[in-house]
Amino acid sequence: MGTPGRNLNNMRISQLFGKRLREIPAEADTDSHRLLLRAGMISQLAAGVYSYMPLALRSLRKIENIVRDEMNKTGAQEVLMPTLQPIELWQKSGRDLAMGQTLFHLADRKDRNLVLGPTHEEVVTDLAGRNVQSYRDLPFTLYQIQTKMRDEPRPRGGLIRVREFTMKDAYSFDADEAGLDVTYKKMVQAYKNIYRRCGLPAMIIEADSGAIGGKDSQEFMAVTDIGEDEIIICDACGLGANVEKAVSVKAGAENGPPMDIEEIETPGKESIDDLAVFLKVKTAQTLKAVFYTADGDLIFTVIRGDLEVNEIKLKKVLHAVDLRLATDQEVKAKGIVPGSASPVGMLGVRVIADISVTSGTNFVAGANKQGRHLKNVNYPRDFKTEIVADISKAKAGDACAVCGSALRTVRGMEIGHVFKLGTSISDKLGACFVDENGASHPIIMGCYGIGIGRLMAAVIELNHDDKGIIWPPAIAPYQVYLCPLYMDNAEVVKQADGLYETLTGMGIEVLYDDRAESPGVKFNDADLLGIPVRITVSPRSLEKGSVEVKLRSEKKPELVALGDAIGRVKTLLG
RNA sequence: CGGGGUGUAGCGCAGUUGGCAGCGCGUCUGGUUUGGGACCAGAAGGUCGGAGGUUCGAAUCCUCUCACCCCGACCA
Repeated sequence: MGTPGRNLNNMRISQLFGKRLREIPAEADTDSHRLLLRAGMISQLAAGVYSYMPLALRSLRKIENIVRDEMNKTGAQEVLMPTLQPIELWQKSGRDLAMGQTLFHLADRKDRNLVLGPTHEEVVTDLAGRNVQSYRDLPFTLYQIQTKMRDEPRPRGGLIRVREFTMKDAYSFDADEAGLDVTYKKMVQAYKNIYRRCGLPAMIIEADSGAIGGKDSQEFMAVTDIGEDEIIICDACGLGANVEKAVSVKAGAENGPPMDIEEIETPGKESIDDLAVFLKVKTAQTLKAVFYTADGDLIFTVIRGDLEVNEIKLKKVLHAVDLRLATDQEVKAKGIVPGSASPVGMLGVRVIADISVTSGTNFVAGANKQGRHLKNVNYPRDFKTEIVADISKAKAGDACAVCGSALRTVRGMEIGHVFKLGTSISDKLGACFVDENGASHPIIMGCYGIGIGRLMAAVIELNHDDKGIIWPPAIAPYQVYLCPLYMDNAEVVKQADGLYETLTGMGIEVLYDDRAESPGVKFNDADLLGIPVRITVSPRSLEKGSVEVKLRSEKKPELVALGDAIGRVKTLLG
């Protein structure tokens, strides 16, 4: 006899690689992380770098196959592109700078500089460019399911933010905007199908497209308190947007006739709160200065005292690659008095004002003199700006820009992102096609990503109880947890073995708890692993010619005659 | 990169004033058990993250360093 082979549809727990943990691993503090570790599904090698053990891999493969199926249905074609990419490609697109330290760099033996792909817009655009000449070659969509490498500043939450991860990324290539719109809609529908099939409620929101650029951009979010993103929601009109992008109407400032500007003493009042209390005005009646350094330039932003600068919006308005808060030294070097800075009379500095300065009058602002402020400052009478734009953060309680109802916020985890990329990359990489008239144009692109591992973590985050995971059947590692009690009872073993054979023969995936453990241990492991259906075979139920069948999501088992057990399981699994 | 924290057995942790390296869980052996993480007896398991220093003597004190976790920055 050689080594016993294995049916891919079944597994005996005694053979399964990966120990379940009774105690909660100390390093985990999100539910999905704790459960993935306790279930013996993942194992950490370094910060944000994990091995996926057999149970996890089975779920991941199922998710991948759902994704693959939905992609194929849209007509997209699967490819596989390299992880190892020449840096020149990134220099051409300009995104080596935009990605910054997130790019993993390495050199080969000939000292050529390479990066490990954090995403594949560059490679796929190069690939498309080599294979497209005419509008007749368009449109098409390519996708892959592949490993991405990103040197994240802070990996966290188990599989929620990691440095090496599997992503499905798709890229569409169209000849015109109308074509892109059609493709984009198909992708959005495919994404909805994917989340539904994975048993994960996903919310679609408006998003910023980030370093990648482009026009329309939407994110698919799983709503959970541990999410890294803040989502602004309008219950009245159904609008949802990432706070990075969200627009809102901020009431609160007075709107009386402009009065004469007046300089006043405000000794030691350097913060907006102190100033407002001292002058007995609302913070919404003050203007504050926030200083940034954008690609080396000092930027003076003016915004109502009660609002916060949205740095994503500011970055976009400025077309900046690198934006950070300015240091005190940088501010003082321009002759500005921190704590009493004023846009009034400000020269030689780029002044960017939030739109909020235009919707109120008679603000309190700095005098640019130590210990002094100005009353009744009005725009544009008293100060000039380079740009007036919406650069403030939306927050709960603001009015919806569409319907005026009050907005609220929830936290969400990004589980998918689609956007209309346009021609920003195809232009730079020279991926062009010739139209009917013989004119050359850059190909119009869209891109569409789903993190597979993060999706699995999100499913667990939203589908568990205090005992363990509750897998949606479509992505559960196995469908049935076969749980005989008292393995020293010959009849129990005989019936359980029989069920194991039969279920396996029918193509139902069975995890067989063949250990001589006590009932408590087995039930707890069954709950922890979260397999949808548990069949308990015991002397007690066999006496009645029955076994117990229980859904993981239900509290109570039902007694089912032995002969009906298989049928009942099939029904429960739909 | 800034702030906070943790590194001691596979996991969770204790270790006082510097004086024999500990506990619980798990593991192994034998026995008794068995419907929600059983019990008894016995056993194995440690470069105390690493390097250097102080000291008769360091898990403990000092210096440096590494790793991991959390908050922030950042995040296609």
